[in-house]
Amino acid sequence: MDAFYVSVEELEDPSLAGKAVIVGGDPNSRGVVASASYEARKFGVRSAMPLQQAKRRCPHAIFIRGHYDKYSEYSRKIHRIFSSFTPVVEMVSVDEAYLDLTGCELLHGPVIRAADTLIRAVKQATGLRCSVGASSSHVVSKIASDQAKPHGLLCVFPGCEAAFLAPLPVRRMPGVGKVTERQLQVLAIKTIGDVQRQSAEELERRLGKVGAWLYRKSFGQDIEAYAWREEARSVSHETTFPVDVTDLETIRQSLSELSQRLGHRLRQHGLMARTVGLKLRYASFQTVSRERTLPRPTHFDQEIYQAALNLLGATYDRRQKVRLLGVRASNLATQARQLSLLDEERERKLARVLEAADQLRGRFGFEAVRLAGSRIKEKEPG
DNA sequence: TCTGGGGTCCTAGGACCC
DNA sequence: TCTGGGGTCCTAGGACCC
Repeated sequence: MDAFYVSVEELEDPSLAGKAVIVGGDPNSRGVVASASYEARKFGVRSAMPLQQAKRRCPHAIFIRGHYDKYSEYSRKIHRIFSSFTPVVEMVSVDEAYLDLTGCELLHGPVIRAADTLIRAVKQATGLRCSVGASSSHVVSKIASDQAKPHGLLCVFPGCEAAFLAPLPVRRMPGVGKVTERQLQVLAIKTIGDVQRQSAEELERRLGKVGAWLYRKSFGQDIEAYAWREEARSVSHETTFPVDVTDLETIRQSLSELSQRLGHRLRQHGLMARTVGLKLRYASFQTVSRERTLPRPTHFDQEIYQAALNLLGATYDRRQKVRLLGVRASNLATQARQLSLLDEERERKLARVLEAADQLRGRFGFEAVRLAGSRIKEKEPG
């Protein structure tokens, strides 16, 4: 999607159309730009830029806090449209997806026509603009769609992938950030074409997995579907204070609130966490994290808070001011049912029942007791 | 310039087990 | 006293993405 958050805001408030709009929050707060309109980008405003800096570059911009529920709502809408085109849709974020159109020619015609139809369908159904990159590879399609923005379509035909990528700076490759870019620069690698000319072994030796991965992708070799993981690996909440704090009571209160939000989300998703983590960012921006694996998984606010508090006690250097505080749950296990207060009572009863059962088994053998509905292996006939 | 909040994956060392 | 090979799990930090 093109300037997704800003475009949704424009739909909700048409008077914003064509203006410099920045989603992220109060320009005097310690936030960053989440999305900037093309008008604002003319002034050098980019996403992830501190809002204060954006304000200096574009003083007349309209700053909006952002309505993330709305964005999710529109995200579900576009997902439905994508799914009506092909069953194979890999939604990679709220505003980005890969569609596998293999075998869809009878339905949609050649790829260019299909992509054109898609762009129009999205516009018609939601009022939002998107861009499409079409090719045989994930990376190539992604970069092509970047190239096509805004509201464009770029098709790279089979066999042209490597040549399309070659002149581009390595930084354009998704997965190559500031650090990797610098490491590559040391090796005199500036463009994706430079990567193509390296030996795969040498690249892997110097950059590890990233090197091997980069080499293959530089030719656009990544046709296989992305591994789709349904369950989350971790859940977290964090907050940056408006001003750095040292007051322990403020920190504890904030930690308690974060723990409650975390517990709530775990229960909502029917998850239990075995590991609880704490994240501290000091005024110096130095960031430390600590985590502990609990004897048993939990989704209770109190237990999460207690664990986080213990970590805080063992970690916090009181000479420093705290900028950010975060709580994280990982090592997640799905839980068949959610525990209400009633369920807790039931669980206690169940525990007593199981204890009694174990005692009976001790006296009369394992098969003396079994759970209703469970099936213990039948004896062999004869 | 003064750096959000939500995630994923990788690396590397150490504990522990067989 | 000097010394294995394989495996898993835990922890801390960091790169990267949207």
